[in-house]
Amino acid sequence: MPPAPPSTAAAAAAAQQLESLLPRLTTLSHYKQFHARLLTSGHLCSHPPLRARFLDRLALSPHDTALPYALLLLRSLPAPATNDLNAALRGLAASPQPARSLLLLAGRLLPAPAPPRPRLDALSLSFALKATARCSDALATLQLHAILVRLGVAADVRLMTTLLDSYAKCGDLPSARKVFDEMPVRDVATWNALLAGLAQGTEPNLALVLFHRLAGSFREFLPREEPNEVTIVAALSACAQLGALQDGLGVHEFARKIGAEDNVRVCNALIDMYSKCGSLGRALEVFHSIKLEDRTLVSYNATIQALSTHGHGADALKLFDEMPAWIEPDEVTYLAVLGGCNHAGLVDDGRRVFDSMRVPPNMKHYGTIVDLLGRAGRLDEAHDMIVHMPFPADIVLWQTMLGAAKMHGNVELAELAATKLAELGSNVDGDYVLLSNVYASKARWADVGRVRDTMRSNDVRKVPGFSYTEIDGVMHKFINGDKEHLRWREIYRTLDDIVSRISELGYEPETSNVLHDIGEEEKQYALCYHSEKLAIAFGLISTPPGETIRVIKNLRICGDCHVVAKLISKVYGRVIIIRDRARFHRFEDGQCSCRDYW
DNA sequence: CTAGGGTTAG
Repeated sequence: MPPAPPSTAAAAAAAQQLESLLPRLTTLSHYKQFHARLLTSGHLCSHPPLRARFLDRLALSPHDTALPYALLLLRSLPAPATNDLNAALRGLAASPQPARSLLLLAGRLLPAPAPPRPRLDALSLSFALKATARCSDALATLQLHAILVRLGVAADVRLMTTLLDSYAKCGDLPSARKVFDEMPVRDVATWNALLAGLAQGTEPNLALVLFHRLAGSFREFLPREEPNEVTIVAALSACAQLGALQDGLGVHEFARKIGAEDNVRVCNALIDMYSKCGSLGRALEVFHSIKLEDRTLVSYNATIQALSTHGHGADALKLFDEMPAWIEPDEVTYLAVLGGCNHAGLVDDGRRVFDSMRVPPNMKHYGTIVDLLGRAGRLDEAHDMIVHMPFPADIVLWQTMLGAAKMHGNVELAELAATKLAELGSNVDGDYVLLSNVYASKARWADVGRVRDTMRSNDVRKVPGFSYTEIDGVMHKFINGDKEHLRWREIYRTLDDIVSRISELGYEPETSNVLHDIGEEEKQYALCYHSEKLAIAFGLISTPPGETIRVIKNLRICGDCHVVAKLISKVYGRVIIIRDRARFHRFEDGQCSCRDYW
């Protein structure tokens, strides 16, 4: 039996003293010593709040064995309190296996018959909702929603905001929206959760509408609903995704207005927004405006990424090397640097960075290095990478390998990649087109026909290509060959004009990127009205001469459009900036910033 | 007093 505390006053003092030690526990040994003192002093049973705070810290501490230790302790308690359970729920929700906190919530990790399970409160559900958000489990979120209503805690603003956030992170935006609409009381965090959910989900445009409502009349909102720096970051994220520079500039202005422009996280979001809107210069300006000691890992990552996607690989490497010693590069840093080397054709630098990585490479790192080696023609080295990876290659990696094999006309590797892709269940048109083109380049027409037959029988998924461009703050969207735009006749006439003028410089349509199952003329038609060409043509007729044309495309730019954009930049004296799926291309005077290597 | 919303990624 542990000795009972001598008197209540003395016990309270002792508890106070222990309490003050809590924030200073770091090593696992500290936690064990603290546990021992809780036991010998009797506080483990006599002072539940102290015990729960100890469990909370233990369950969140970064040591591998800390969380199992906390769970063991929880299970050994004769009468666990709600807060003991909550500490463990919180730790599990933040762990690499968040779903385990749902098991605990359901009582599955507690001893079976006795002791009595503690009752749940709003906090228990809050942690569980964090877990369902992290594993994108919309159904579990719904179940927790039901439990929360039954518990009678549905009026809790914080909990409902967490619920809203969880629905949004699980991709269920309608439910998130419904929670928002039904909340009688909201505050700025509620708005921010919805805004961020829309911005990072499928509705960045709606996010901006919401932001403008908040920002436009923000003095009329209740003080607790006034937009803050988190609102700004979420709105910037929407602008970045859309490539909406005018909106982004407006949000930046609003940040100045509410005095949030010096906030590091706002600056980080600004760097990303300016970069993705095609303004590397403004992105770098923001980065340099952050005081050296205020810069975070994300500041560096976002800026290195900006330099990389804009094709400035050497500068990305330089910034990487200049990172202060107290900031450790993480997997995102390496991905950005490797991407920079890839886009700039710095093969040996990329290989060197990859080999010197201080974190274990993941699938995306392998994807980048395979792309880098593959483009450079070092196909066997790229294939070796895949073979010696510590995990099996995924679809994107084999698509990368297939692209490299096509580029260098390697039939064996192309067939291998295509086989793997079929095994992994990929069924997109691009894969077939690449394989077919490898065969076509070797005049293996029977194989070309076989690929085409497979396509027919497999009901191939075609990813529609689209592009858009912002004119006076309004987005104009184009799909391949569409005539939806009000001014489509002018646009097509302009394209005819373009083709005839650049033909004088020797332009011929490069049709090898179109599948060989249609006639030559049709191929030319399919190419001629690619969405990025429509967007550029519209840019030409709706902006004054000499103004930069900015286009955003959802897929990678095709070889023919790349040639055409270069020629337009020369003939029409325009700078054209195209953001494609992977990077930026800046066309000026007949040249592209990617130096035709992408 | 222990709870909610945020930026970087092939």
